[in-house]
Formats: sequence, structure tokens, C-alpha cells
Amino acid sequence: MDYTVKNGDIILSEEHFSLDDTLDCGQAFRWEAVPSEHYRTYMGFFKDKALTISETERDKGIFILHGISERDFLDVWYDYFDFGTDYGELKRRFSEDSVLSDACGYAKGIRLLKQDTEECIISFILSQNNNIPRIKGIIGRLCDMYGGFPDMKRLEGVTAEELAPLRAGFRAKYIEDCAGKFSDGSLSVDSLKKLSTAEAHKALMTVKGIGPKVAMCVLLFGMYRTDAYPVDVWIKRVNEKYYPNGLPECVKGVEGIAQQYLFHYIRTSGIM
DNA sequence: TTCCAGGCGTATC
DNA sequence: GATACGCATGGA
Repeated sequence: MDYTVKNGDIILSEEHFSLDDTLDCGQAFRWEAVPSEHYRTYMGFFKDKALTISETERDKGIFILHGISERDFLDVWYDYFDFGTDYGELKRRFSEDSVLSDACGYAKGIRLLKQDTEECIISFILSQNNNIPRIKGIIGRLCDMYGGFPDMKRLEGVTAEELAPLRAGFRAKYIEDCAGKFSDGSLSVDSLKKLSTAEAHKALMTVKGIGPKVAMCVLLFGMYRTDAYPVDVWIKRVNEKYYPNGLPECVKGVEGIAQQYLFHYIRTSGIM
């Protein structure tokens, strides 16, 4: 990854990145394509920091991060987009496995975003037995209600009734339970981060509405535990068809990143 | 109308 | 521990 500062924008070059692959593959729910722009452009957030980002031409690997300081780029967005990780090297490792090799070729621009932990907890509770457009709708209404994505502190004492305008259905009572466990101190992000992946997985599942899959998503997308491997209905089919004896050795330690390529590939390519 | 969506809680065995 | 079943909502 290389970048330059130009007229208050960051111009960035990164071969292993595309906006559609990374921002619209179901790992994050607060990025929206901006339809009127000349270039492929998305607007979204990390916590309360907004960003508009363009891709000058698909597969060219040139991006414009509009109107942000070099300081914000280095302090916030560099980490958020995981630019410190060499995805070319990861894909070389994954190419040892034929299915993964195809998956990486299908969506070459996927990266694992380093998202906020609390936002991921709420978002993936809302994701269960739900579809991506509707998840985005519910989260959009949540952000409207609170003037931005609420952290656990802002959600302290919230009830399912108060969340009714979100139209989250049966998931509203899970948000209530989760906010309660954070406000009474039985859970905190700081303590979760000190735990091993297996221990944090168990701790997250004490929340009503967080089961094995949602907890894995929180670990992977919200805590950058790259060994977390969420198994949803799609990945279950992949495991049964291609990996009945377990995952290949080449994904060891980065199972979750491999999962992103597999998930996107089998869900949208039509092979299954 | 019926089915399904990045699952999970509950009841039952 | 394994296996059914219901669940809010809305789009196909």
C-alpha cells in the first residue's frame, strides 16, 4: 500500500482491495454506495468518523479518501482497512487449496475490516435469521434514533419497547439483555479483549441472543480474531461439500479471513 | 400465499 | 447432546 496527500485528499494505491468486495460483502452494515458520483464511491463510518471513499477504476487499485487529514488516515482508516496486512501473501497461502484459490480469484478485493467491538455485537445480534438489506435498514433506524451508532453506554437501560421503532422483531429483547449485561459490569470490551478466543466466545454467549455463530462474528469482525470462523448456513454447506475432514492446513490462524472469501464466493457466484 | 433470510431460545427426549 | 419448532419483519 502506498499513498500520497493531494489537495486535502488521500490518494491510495492497493492492489488487493475493492470497495464492492470489501464494503458490500456482509461484514459491515453502515456503508452505502453513493449513486451520483462519477467514480464508484461509498460513504460510511468507523464509530463517529465519517468517510467518503472512491475507487477510480475497478481492478486498478487506486482509491481516493476524500477530505481527510493524513493524521486521520494513519490513526483511523489505515487500521480499519487492515492496510498493515499483506493480502497478497495471504492469497498465496490460500492458493494451496483449490476451492479457496477459486474464491480468492472470484472476489480479489476482499479485506477483513477492523470494526468497533460494541457495534459488531449489536449488529450481529440483529443479523440472526435476517437478510442483509433488512439488517442495514434496522441499523440505519437505530443510528437515526441515537444520532449515530450507540455504544453500550448510550444503550444503558434501554427496553425492547423503546426499540420498537427499529422494527427489529424478536431481536429487540436481545439488545435489551445485552445492554443490561454491559451496564451491570458482567461484560465489558476491555475484559473480552484480555480473553483467549475460546474464552471470549464463551463469555459473549452469556448474552441472550448471542449463540455460537454471532459470537464468532463479533470475534472476527469486531475484535480481529482472525482464527474465529463463523459457521452460518452458507459456510455449513461449504464445510459439508468441500471440507468434510476439516479445513486445510494453509488457513491455520487466519480461518476467518479465508471464511470471508468462501462466504462471498458461494453466496454470490451461483456455484451452490 | 408461502418461503426465506450471515440463528437462537426453549421444550422434549 | 441431539433434534424439532417458533420467532418479527418484509421482500421475492
